[in-house]
Amino acid sequence: MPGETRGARRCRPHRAEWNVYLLAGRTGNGEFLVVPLDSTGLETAPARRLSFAEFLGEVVAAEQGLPRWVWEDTSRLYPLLLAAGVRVQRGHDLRLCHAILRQSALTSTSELATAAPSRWDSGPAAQPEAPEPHSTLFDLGFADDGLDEDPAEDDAQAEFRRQLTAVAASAEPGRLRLLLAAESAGALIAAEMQFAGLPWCTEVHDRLLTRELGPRVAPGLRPERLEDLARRIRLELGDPQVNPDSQQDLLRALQRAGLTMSSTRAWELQKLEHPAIAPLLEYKKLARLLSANGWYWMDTWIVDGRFHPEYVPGGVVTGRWATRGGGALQLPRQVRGAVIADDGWKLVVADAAQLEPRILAALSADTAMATAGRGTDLYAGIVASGVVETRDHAKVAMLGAMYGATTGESGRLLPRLARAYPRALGLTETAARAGERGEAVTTRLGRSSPRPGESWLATQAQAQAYHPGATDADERRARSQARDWGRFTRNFIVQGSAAEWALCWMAEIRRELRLLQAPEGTVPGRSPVFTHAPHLVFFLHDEVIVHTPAGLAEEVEQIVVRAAATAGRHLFGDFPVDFLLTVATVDSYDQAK
DNA sequence: ACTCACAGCGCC
DNA sequence: AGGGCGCTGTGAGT
Repeated sequence: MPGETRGARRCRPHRAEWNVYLLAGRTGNGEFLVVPLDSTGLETAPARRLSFAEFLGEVVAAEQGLPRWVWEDTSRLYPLLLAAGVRVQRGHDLRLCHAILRQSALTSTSELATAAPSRWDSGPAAQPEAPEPHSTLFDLGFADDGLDEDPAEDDAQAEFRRQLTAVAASAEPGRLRLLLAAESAGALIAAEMQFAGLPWCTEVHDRLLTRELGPRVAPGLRPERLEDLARRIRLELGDPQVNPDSQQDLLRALQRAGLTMSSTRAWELQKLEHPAIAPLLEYKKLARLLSANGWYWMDTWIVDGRFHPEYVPGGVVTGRWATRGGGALQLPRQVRGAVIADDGWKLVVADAAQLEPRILAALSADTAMATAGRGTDLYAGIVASGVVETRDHAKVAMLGAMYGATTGESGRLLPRLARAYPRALGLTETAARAGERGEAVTTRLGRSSPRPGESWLATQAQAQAYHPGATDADERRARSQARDWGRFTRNFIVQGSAAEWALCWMAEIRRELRLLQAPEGTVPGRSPVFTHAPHLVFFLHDEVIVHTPAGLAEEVEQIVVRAAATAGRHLFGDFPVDFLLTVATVDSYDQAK
């Protein structure tokens, strides 16, 4: 467990914590049921049934008092508000928070965690009904908004109270409160970023594709460059039929050409000497660009100069976000040049440098490792401390420690790292051993890893000594499986805590951005709700992009940097670890880094 | 026609 | 014996 007790003071009480509104759901005839609550989840006034217009008015009026809006599912409700021009500052997402508390080791004895599965356990955000990626944004009809009709009226309130009770009774209520607030803020941000979209210039994208692939052709046809390469591949392999898009076909052709290989992976091809290899590698690269981010992708996902991916907070077990559609978390560097700020605007691109090692240093209170990263590149700091010779060695060794490498260069360097940073490496080892035993591990703020499934446990039990049926093969399989789970928990604790830091970072950026006003005259044509002022438009695990009027870019940079330090304090109190950022104000995404 | 697993590769 | 993902195309199954 990462749980040293330092930093307890980071848990500041939130202003206006008593001011809570519950949206209990919608009634059969489409009314919104709103209940004012106090901080223990008890009603302070009778529930009211409001039309959507009345509800919007209520939200706008109530926002003056910085309330926390409690509702079942931000991803379903908040887009309705955004489309109507209404933003909220604080939320509590019952579905996301339930998932955390259900699983957390810190609340394992709570009523919430011990109850039978209920509708609150229905898993990640429900799929949008509409197949059109943008319909939830622009064609909001109330008939299919996905909000529950006629829920048990007190159900949401009861769930909220169960959550409050579980947190209050836990050993770390402050951390959990912060986690739930951060997760909920993330849900608001996710909806806002989807709404705003990432500025995307289709002309630049098209030029880029044409330069690489040749002019656009009808779907199903190969663009010129790909066709040329396919021809060369067939020529060099002496096989006029081979289809380079088919692994099986390709593998057989390569073997017939005398190459011994078991797959067609690029890194395996690279090791071989054959005139077909170079065009084949080039073909794979370009075919990937065409299929993943080509013209079809552009037509599907770019609407009105904006890329609107759906972010899925809590979509990954570690607490990282996932996305649905568009592959937003895998935007290849090749196409980032098409991410371009509006006229008179800039992109502030910020990325947390060596985030996970810094998180590990803080989690384990490894002062030596934290010192290596103070005010400098952490890997360079490790080299400067004489632990290893090169930055690359430092990086490979650190990644090995966090991912569980045992062989190769990383495995060889690990002992040196362990001597220099025994606390940090001790924490990853402890997390791995817990996983190998089938136990859960818990992040800094209280998100616990899932327990292994039935078949995992059965395999382990089967291989226990003295089990009459156990064979050598069973034991090997069990050990290998145990180590796999150990690598998962080893990484979980670092990746999950880093995800928490990132949520706090973004929430803080968002909070401060709200206070900035766009200068007069910089408002472009599109200014629904909040997109006329600096706003977050992209998030990628340890990196954010803010779209801002050029005149405010410097202030935005300061906000982003300040927010990183604040996030560090929220998670780790006074522990002296730096969270360094690489920040750049640019016109297009590819100019950063 | 539709679903599914897999290979492969993009991102962190 | 390297953690977490999403997406595409292929090819096998229904």
